[in-house]
Amino acid sequence: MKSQPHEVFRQYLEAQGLKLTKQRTEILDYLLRARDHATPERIHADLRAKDPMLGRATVFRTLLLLEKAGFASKILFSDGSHGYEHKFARPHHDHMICVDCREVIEFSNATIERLQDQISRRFQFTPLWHRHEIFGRCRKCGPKPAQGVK
Amino acid sequence: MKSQPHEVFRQYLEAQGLKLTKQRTEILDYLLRARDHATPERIHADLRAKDPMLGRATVFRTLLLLEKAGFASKILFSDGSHGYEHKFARPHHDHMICVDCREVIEFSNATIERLQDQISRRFQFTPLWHRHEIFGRCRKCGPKPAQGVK
DNA sequence: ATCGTTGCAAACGGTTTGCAATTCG
DNA sequence: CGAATTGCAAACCGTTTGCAACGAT
Repeated sequence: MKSQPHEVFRQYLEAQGLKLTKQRTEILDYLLRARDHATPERIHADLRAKDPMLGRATVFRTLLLLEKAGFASKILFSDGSHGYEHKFARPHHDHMICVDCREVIEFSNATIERLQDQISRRFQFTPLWHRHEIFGRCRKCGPKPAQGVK
Repeated sequence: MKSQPHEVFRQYLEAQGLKLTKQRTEILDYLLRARDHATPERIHADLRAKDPMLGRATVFRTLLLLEKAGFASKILFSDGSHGYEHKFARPHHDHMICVDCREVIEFSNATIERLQDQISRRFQFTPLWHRHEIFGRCRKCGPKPAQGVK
């Protein structure tokens, strides 16, 4: 019952007449493991540790491929930079993002999902996907701006 | 009981020892009127029609100022580009965005707002603001991808 | 008059592209 | 083998910065 991202990706590539390369596998793996800030630059830097020959362009080209294939999507971080996150995750997971330490807490709520569908229907809007992010401060950073630090 | 963006902005600038200039007013006005794709480039191009001397740098600097002041925030569009939206709007307004024609429908739902607070509390998370966007197809564009047109 | 602000053009930094060498199937 | 892919470096933007002229208080 587990979905197998690699297998799905391989099938997609085959169907498109594209090739499964070491680099594409490395980058997909990176996104699957990444829990945060997966910017093109960080992906490139981190993967170079194991594969020094990996080129920047390949990272960008692969991310674009994954995005077009629907396996990843671009996300905007609260600091204004952006990166990618894979879309093999379960149902819909939304984010609570700490503006101090940037911790990302995932949440999902069936009632909210249902209300979204109701609202969409009311406007005769056909929902395809959504993004729901709550920005604030996590337990550790407290309700008030960090003191002393920064 | 109406908030007056211009007045609030003026007071903010005064408090910071900054000046209210023609350019800053123009750019704030633009954001207040803009209903969509307010990218730096588009803002610059559109405002140049009335003020040919307006420089790119001024647009970027003012957007940064508005963002830091908390009057605007950067948003990521579904095509990957990004722009700004002002934050003077009433309570919270969220968006339904048509992936075909890019129409933006605003919605707000008290129950969803309340659930967000509940979820946040459960994680001892202090919410400051949120972004909730539903992507799909509007009434006009129908549930299926546009045919013929593109 | 004084300092912040502006427009310009050059500098930057992230992203894309052309191309010869390489690799997957 | 042949088509797709890669790495590199150059080309491309969108964004930032230094600076002299300008403008708001």
